Amino acid sequence: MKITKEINKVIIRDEHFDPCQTLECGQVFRFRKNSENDYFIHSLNHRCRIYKECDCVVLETDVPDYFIDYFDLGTDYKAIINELKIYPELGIPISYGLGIRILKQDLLETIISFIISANNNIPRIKGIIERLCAKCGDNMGDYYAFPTLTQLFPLTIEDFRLIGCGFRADYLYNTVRMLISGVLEVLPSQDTPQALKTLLKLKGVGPKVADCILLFGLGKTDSYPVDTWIFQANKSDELNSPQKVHEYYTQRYGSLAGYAQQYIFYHKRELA
DNA sequence: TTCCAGGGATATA
DNA sequence: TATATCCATGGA
Repeated sequence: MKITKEINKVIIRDEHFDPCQTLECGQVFRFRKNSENDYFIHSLNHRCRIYKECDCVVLETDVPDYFIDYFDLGTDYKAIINELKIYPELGIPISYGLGIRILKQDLLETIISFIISANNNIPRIKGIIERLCAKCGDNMGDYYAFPTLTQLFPLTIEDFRLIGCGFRADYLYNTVRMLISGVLEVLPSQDTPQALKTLLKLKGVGPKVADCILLFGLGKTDSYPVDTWIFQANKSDELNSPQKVHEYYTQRYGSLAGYAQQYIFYHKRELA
């Protein structure tokens, strides 16, 4: 990986960084496509344009260091792929998603976003999150920041309902109240099993949403979110439930489970 | 155990 | 074009 920093601009040369693949593998919702491999991304109160130019990726942003971390540019994906290649079932998925990276997203934003994602589709999830930002996030000029916990706290169940959260309104209202009591501070210091236990106590957070938060919000790459796509890809006569798929593949892939999940998810959706 | 709660997308008739 | 199903969680 070669990184060149200029003022308000970062240029990255790495075969394992493709904007489209990274954004379209189900891990993030606050992005908008301008054209092929050219996107705007919002994270917290930060913004970035990302696009491909020749064989480089260009980030245009006021906060280069934030997005260098956000895009996980310190991690060697070539080494990860070399390790995962010993699993024959990953050969094709990896070849489809060579440019995927796992984003390091803000914990609160990840928790709220993935509660909203439950039993939902991506266009609608994006709309709800946008309306939530507009409702109580800071006005940044031409976009709204993701709300802080303090900004979320005054919202009523009805407020969440009015922006289209549906039955998740109650979950969000309750979770905001549970988060106020210090959960956000304790989670990063917990190991994966502990953090999972903590997350499952939150309203609207079941096994799948918890795994997403572990992976995308806490960087726990030993978690393996099993959604409908992963289940379809992994199920067999023996592995006939999401629970069994989860147990088997977390064992199988260990600390690289999260990366494997992203390659499988992206490949499965590409075929669909 | 099964049903239901938003609603947008996708699959099927 | 109309209708059915899907999505992942928690409560009835």
